[in-house]
Amino acid sequence: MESKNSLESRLRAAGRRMTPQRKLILSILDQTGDHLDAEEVYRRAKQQNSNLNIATVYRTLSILKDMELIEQRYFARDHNVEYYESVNKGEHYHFTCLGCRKIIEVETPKIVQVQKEFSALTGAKFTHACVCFEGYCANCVNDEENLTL
Amino acid sequence: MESKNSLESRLRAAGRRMTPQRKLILSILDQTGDHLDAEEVYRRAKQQNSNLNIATVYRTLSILKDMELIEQRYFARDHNVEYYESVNKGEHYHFTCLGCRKIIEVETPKIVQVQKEFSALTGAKFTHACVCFEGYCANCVNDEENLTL
DNA sequence: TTGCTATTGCGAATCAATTGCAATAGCTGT
DNA sequence: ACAGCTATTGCAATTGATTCGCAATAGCAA
Repeated sequence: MESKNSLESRLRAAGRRMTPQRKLILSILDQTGDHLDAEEVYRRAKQQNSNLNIATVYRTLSILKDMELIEQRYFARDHNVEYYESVNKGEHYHFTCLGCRKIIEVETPKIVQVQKEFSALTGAKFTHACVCFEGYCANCVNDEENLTL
Repeated sequence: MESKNSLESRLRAAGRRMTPQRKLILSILDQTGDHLDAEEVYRRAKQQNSNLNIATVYRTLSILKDMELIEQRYFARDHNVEYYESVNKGEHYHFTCLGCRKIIEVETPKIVQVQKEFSALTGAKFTHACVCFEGYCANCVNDEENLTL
């Protein structure tokens, strides 16, 4: 967890300024364990600063992503919305339940192994992997089987 | 490779009709080894039938996806465009080079292993995995290192 | 050939995300 | 504390991929 001061100085080092809007958005991202999209961040932030504009949220998320403080994620197959989560979690991937929309985190070294093997084989260098799994969680499997009968 | 007749009958079985537009779009998807998005399918098809509309391309791609004749894919980190490829290839994943935009296919059993392990552990059932890798291919690694210096 | 209805072309609508711009407000140096 | 530079904001308009409504058209089964 970053202290506010070090975060502020990181912003400054990047020639940026600490504004109330950014403080607010940062605090929301810091407090939540969820994966939020821009709309949801906006909705929560707006309750505390009714003047906030959604463009500011998008711009702030983009900056935080550039600074590698948050990670952009996609969930579900037809992923057309970007979600964000704090980076200070270990390497992990996501499973989205199509029944209850719950997101379960998947931890495995195998994805990184794939990258290493492929690099060794081809000489390529990885910068990013987007992995999203989809299906039905244990609770929803039965419901889904009933549906498809 | 499906024969045209069996494809036509599969369409009919689904209560659909074979139209010149669909024939055209199917032939383009059949001939190419590339991964095409709707715009590119449209561009290529339009050369042969200048009356074709892009909405028809989107609708046809959607039908083919529902019939599981083609697979929807995303490439690159900020994937906001859907690409399609024929399904009659083995299980594989994609690496996109950020330098030359080349797409390299990655074959590995490890992704499926991750799914199996997670299923065994949690009881979840997978329906789909979206995996896209990104980085620099062997040819572009050096250029990229020069850029970031 | 007829009739039913799936399909098409067209334009308008969506929806998440981005951008241009003038007004505002951090921050640095004095 | 102040002044000045410029990063940032709010707002409205725009983008870009994709979808949708609808009237006209055209497959296809009888």
